[in-house]
Amino acid sequence: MGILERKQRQMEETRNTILEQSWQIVEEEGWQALSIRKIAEAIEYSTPVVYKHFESKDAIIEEFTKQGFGLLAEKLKNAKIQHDQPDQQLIAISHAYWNFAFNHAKHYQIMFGLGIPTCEMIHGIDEMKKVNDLMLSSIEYAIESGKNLDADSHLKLRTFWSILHGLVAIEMLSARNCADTALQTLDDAMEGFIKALTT
Amino acid sequence: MGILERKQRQMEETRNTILEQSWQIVEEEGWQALSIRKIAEAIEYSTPVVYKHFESKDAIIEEFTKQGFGLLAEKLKNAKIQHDQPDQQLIAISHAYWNFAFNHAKHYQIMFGLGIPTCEMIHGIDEMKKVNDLMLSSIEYAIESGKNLDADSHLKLRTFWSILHGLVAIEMLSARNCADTALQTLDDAMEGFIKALTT
DNA sequence: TACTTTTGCTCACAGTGTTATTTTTTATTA
DNA sequence: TAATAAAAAATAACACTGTGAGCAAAAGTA
Repeated sequence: MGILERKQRQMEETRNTILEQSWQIVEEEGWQALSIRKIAEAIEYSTPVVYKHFESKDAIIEEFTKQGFGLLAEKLKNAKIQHDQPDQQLIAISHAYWNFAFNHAKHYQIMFGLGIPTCEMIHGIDEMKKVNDLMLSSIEYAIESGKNLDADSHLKLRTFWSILHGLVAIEMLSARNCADTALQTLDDAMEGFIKALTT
Repeated sequence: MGILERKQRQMEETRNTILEQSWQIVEEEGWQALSIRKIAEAIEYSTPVVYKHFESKDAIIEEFTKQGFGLLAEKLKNAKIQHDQPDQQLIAISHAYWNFAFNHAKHYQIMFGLGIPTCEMIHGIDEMKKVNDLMLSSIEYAIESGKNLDADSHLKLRTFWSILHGLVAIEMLSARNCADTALQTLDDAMEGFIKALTT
């Protein structure tokens, strides 16, 4: 009675095909272009068949999210175990993280729900420049007043903005409204930033 | 011949109504729920009328993006001018930024294309914990090896992750593939972080 | 071969952004 | 004021989307 096993196998096979074809669509046309109908066409089945394997479109995307985090964990681990010293480990991890984000940009995008909507338009918005200038002048002022006069203000601006956005994004995504620890994190990060900025 | 002026005025009026009603929909039901048809119903006109005022749905969203950055600039400025010292300015700016992000979460979300797709599901993914643990152990190791033994490793973990994600997100959104400065920013931020972690 | 189960398909519903066509309203001229 | 030209708005349609109900065909079982 290998008949059940065969069915199981076929089931898993089409499941994998769905995932593979979905990924191909995403890689070629982006997340917006991923649709059940397109998947169905790619696997050469009708649309309801897709629902036999995945409860919804979101379930498919969730699968990729898991894949992404799994892959990230792997990359970080590989980077980490090549160093003994903790600071070197952290730097290696940060580089591995960075590389993952851009080598697997499509994965990273769903993992953190990023850049789907208005990716091009953010560039070239006048109002953004105001924010930039505002931050920049304070940073330049801080550099002048400190002991690290060689610091690159534009570099520091990017760092400043990144830290802020990173905190906000992570906090919003984790969605556990624990305002206390969040603000603590903010001040902690700021302390480190300002210290590095002025000494 | 005030007839043209009146038309101009009416044009602007409905344009504002579109923006107002759109915003109400977004506030009440989120960005996903914003549709041209819903807007049309809200302003009590047919759908093509909306296209007389905005070229596309994206154009409407872009309007809110501009609004958002304008408002952010205002808030940051107000925070800044209340302090003379640069480090205090930066902290005030960071707090103002933080408050803006959460007091105007809907604005912030489109400004940085955040959280639209899979906001709830990110919580509770097993693979994510692996990444967490990996980073955490290195951070704990660094704290042990350093001089700042009282550092909160979980707090530092959040900071670490936030810095990384912030850098990536900002880099991806700005989309100017200037890999050199980006990596510089990364190392700069890491240097500051590690310094604060161990001293 | 006859029956049952499973599998996959067609069709439909309720949406979406966007646009061509037609109708209605408004303004201008005779 | 009535006829005509122009502008405005509505209807309807196109090409999509996710999702689900109901039916036909194939596969397995007796």
